[in-house]
Amino acid sequence: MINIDSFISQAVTRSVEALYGKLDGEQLQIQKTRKEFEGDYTLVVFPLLRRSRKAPEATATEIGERIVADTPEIESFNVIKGFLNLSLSSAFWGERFGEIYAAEDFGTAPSTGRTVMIEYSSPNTNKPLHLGHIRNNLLGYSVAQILRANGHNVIKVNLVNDRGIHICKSMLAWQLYGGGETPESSGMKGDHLVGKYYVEFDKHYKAEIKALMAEGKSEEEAKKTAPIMLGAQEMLRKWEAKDPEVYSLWQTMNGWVYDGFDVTYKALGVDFDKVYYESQTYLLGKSLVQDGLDKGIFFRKEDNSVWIDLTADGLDQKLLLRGDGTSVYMTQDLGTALSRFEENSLDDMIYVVGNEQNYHFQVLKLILKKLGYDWSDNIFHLSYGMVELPEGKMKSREGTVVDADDLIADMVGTAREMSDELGKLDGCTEQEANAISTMVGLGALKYFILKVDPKKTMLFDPRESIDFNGNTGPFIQYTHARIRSLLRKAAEAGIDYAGGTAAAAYLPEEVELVKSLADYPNVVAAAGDNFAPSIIGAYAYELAKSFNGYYHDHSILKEENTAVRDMRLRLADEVARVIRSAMKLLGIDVPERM
RNA sequence: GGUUCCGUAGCUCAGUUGGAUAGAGCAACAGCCUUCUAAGCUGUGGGUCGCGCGUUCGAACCGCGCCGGAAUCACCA
Repeated sequence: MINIDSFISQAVTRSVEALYGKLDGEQLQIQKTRKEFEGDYTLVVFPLLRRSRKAPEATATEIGERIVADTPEIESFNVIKGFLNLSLSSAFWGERFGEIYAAEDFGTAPSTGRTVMIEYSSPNTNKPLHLGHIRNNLLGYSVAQILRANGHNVIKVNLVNDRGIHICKSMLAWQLYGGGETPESSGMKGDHLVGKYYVEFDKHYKAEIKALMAEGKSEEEAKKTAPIMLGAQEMLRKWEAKDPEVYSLWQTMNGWVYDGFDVTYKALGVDFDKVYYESQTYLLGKSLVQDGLDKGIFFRKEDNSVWIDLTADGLDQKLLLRGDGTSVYMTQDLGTALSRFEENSLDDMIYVVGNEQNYHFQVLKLILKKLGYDWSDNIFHLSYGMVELPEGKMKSREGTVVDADDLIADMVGTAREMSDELGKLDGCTEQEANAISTMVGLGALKYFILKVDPKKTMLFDPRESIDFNGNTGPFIQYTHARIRSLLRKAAEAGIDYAGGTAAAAYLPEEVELVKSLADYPNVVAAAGDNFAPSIIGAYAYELAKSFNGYYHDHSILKEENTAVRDMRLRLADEVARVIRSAMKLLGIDVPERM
C-alpha cells in the first residue's frame, strides 16, 4: 500500500533537486491543498527562493513544470502567489481506493512492541460517579482504543481509592443512622446508598459544629472536636489496626459500591484489564524514601519527617514521609509507579487525571527523575479540564452535581422520546427500540464530551448535548445507518457492488471521498501521538458530513452505467466502515438503522 | 506571590513541526420531502483570533510584556 504523503514528498524532492541541486537536510514544505483551491497537495516555495533566485510565481511554475514532466501520477499544477498546487490523476486515486477497499485492517497500525499502561477512572468509594468521572472514563477508554489501534500493547487499569477518612464517614453514618439498610432492602444502587450516608455524615457534622459554636467554641475548635468527626477518625485507626468488625463493615460497604460502579461502567461501555486498590498499595514507596535519603536527594527535619526541596526547580518543598513514619499520597504514587514499570516492563505510563493535579504530577515526574529513573520522561499526565454547567461549577454542597447514572438514563430517555416522535422506531420490536435509544442517547453524550479538547474546561449544556443536528454523535450514527440502508436496498435489488472497477473513480465526487478515506490512518496516528480523541471525532464528523452531501446527490435508482454504480456502492460501503471504526475508537456504538 | 493551563463569530467548539480569503455546528433568515431514512440537504448574514511589542517574505500559531479567567502551591487523596 502506497503512502501518499511520502510518495508526493519523494516526487517533489526528486524534481526540486534536479533543478536546484541536493537539498542537504532541508525539509520541503508540502501540505494538503486547502479546499477552496484546485489541487491535492501544495508546495510552499518561499523557502526555495534563495536557491532559484527568481520571483515566487516563476519559481513555482518552474518546479511545477518539472514535476509534471518527471512524475506521471501528477497530471497538472497551478500557481497562486508562492503556492504550487499539484493535482494527482484520478487513476492514481482510483488505485488508492482499490488498496483501501482491499485492506482488512485499514486504519490500524502494525504492532510497535511498546507496552503502555493507562490509568483512568480512579473513583473514591464513598459516593457515586458524576459528570466529571464521565469525562475521565470516556477519555481514558478512547485513548486506550486509539493507542491500541496504533499498534501498542495497552493495559487499562483503575486505581480505586477504597481507604481513608471519606469511606469511614459513610460507614459511621450508616452505623449510626442506617438502621441496617442494604441495597437489597432499600432497592438503591449500592454506590448511591453509600453516597447517601456520606451526605448524612456531613449533615450531622454540620449540626454538631453549629451546636458546639453555640456553646461558645470557635469554629476551628468545633470542627476538630465534633463527636461524629472524632468517631470517624477513631474508625480509621481501627481500620488501620485491622479491627475485625470495622474491617468487615468496610468490605461490605465497598462491595456495595463496586456493584454500583460496575453497572455504571457497563452502561458507559468502559472496562479495565486490572484494578488496583489503594488499601493494597498505600504502603508502597517507603523504600524509595530511604533510597532518596541515602542519595542525599531528600532530607529529614527535626520532627523526623522527610522532605524534598524543589525550590531550585521553581516549585516548593514537598513532604514525603510524616514525622510518625506514615506515608502520604506522593509517596505511594512514587512506589506505585516504580512497581508498575518494573512488573510490566512498561514503556509508557499514562495517567488520566483532572487538571487540579497538574502540580502533583509535575512533582512526581521530577522526583523520579532525580532518583535516577529515566522512565520518568515516559510518564504522561493526560490532564483534563473541569466540566461546568450553564449555571456554573458543580458543587456537591449545593446539590448541583450531575449524577452519572441519572444523566445516562436521561440521555437514553430523551433519545427514546425523540425517536418515537419522529417515527424512527416504527416497526421495531421493543428490544430493538431500546437498543437503538441506548446507542443514540449514549452516542450523543460520548461525542459531546469527546469532541472537546481534553485540557479545556468545557461547558455541559444538557439541552445541547442531546441535540441530534449538526456536529453530534447521532448525526454520524444517522449517516452510517443511511449508508447501511442504501447497501441493503442495493442488495435487495440484486445489485452486486463488489465487482466495480477503479476506473469509475474518474467521477469527481468519488475522488473527493477517496481523498478523505486516504487521510484515515494519519488521523489515527496523529490522535495517538497527542492524545486528542477530539481529532477522531472531528474526522468522523467531516466524513459523515461529506457523505451526507454526496448521498443526497445520488440515487441507486438513477440510470447509470454499471461500473459507476458499483463504484459508488463500494464507496458507500467503505465510508460506512471508516465511520464505524472511528466511532469504535471513541467507544461510540453505531446502529444499523435509526 | 510561584507553577501550570485557558482566552477564536451572539452561544458551543475546530484550527500549532508558522503559510493562501481564519472554519463548523447552534441560534437568525431564505429555499428543498409523490424517488433510496428531512435526526437530512442548499444558500445568506455574522470576526480588532483578549491587548501591545518583537522575530519572519509571511503570525490565531513562535518570543517578551500586559489584561481577563481557571486550577494548584496541605503532615488530604
